[in-house]
Amino acid sequence: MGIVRKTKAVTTVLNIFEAQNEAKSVVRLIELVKGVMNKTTVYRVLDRLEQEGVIHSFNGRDGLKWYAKCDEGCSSHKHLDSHPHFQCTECDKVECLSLDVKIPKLKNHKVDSTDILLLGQCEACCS
Amino acid sequence: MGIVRKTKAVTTVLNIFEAQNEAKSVVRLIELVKGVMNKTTVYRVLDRLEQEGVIHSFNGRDGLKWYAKCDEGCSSHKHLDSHPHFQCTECDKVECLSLDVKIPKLKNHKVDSTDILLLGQCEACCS
DNA sequence: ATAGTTTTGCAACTCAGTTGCATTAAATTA
DNA sequence: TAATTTAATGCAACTGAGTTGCAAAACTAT
Ligand SMILES: [Mn+2]
Ligand SMILES: [Mn+2]
Ligand SMILES: [Zn+2]
Ligand SMILES: [Zn+2]
Repeated sequence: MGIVRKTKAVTTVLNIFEAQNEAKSVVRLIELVKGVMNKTTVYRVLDRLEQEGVIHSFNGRDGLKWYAKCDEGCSSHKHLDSHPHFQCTECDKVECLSLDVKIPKLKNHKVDSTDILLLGQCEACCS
Repeated sequence: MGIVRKTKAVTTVLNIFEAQNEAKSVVRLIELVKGVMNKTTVYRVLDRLEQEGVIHSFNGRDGLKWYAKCDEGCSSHKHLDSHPHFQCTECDKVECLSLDVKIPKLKNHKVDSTDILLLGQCEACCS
C-alpha cells in the first residue's frame, strides 16, 4: 500500500523521525510542529504512518502515547516491533530496546502481544 | 502507619475488593459506587490505599488506571507487587499474574521497575 | 485545466483525572 | 458525653490528551 499521499504534513513528521532516531511522545511532536500544523493533523498523520508500518506506537509512563521509527521489515499491518521500551524517570527519554524477553506460557490464555515498559535512569541520568 | 481514618468511603472501596478478588479500573469503581460516593473521593481513597500497601495500581490497555488487592507483604511504600498483568482484548477483564519474567540486564541503565501487560484472550473468551 | 478523492484546519467535544475550598465526619481530648 | 482537632468528603470548575464533524484546501489522475 504505502502512504496514500506524500503531503507536507507527512513529510514534516517523517523528517522529525529521520533527523533523530529517537522515540517521541505525541505531546512533544505537537509542540515541535506548533504553528506549522494542527494537532488533529499530527494525530492523523501518525495513525497513517503506523498503519503503513513506518512508525510504531506504545504507551509511556503516564499513559501518554509515544511513537518511534520501525526497523526494516515492518509494513502495512505486519508490525514486527514488539520490543520492550525503557523510559527514564528523570529526563523522560524513551528508548526502544532490542532485548528479547521470554514470557512463560500462560495456561488457558491466548497471548497476542506483550507490552513491556522498563522504568529507571538512562545512561545520561545515571552518572 | 495504616489508613489514617476508617471512613465509610474507605470501607466501601475495600468491600468491593474483598467481595471479589479481581482487578478493577477506576472507571468501573466509580460506576460501582455511583450515588454513594463522589468520583473525587474514589480517586483519593484509592491513592491512600495504594500508599498504605493495601492495593496496587497499573495501566491497562488504553492507558486507564487499574487497581487490585496486594498480596500479603506489601505495606506503606514497600510494594512487592511487580508482577505482570493480563488483559483480555474481548471482555477487558484484567488478571494479576504470578509469572516471574526474567529481564536481561541493561548496560548503563538503572532499572527500577518493570511494567508488563500481556494482551490476548482470557480463559472464558478463548473457548 | 477538470474532476474525484484524500487530507487538513478549526472549533467543539469527550472523558479521565485533578484542584480549591467550604463542609462534614472521624478520632482525640477533656 | 461534649468539645476540639484534623483528616476526609462533595461539589463545581478545571486540565489536558485524544476525537469528531464538516467545510475548505491540496493531492492525483484523466
Ligand atoms: Mn520501539
Ligand atoms: Mn496486580
Ligand atoms: Zn534520563
Ligand atoms: Zn475475556
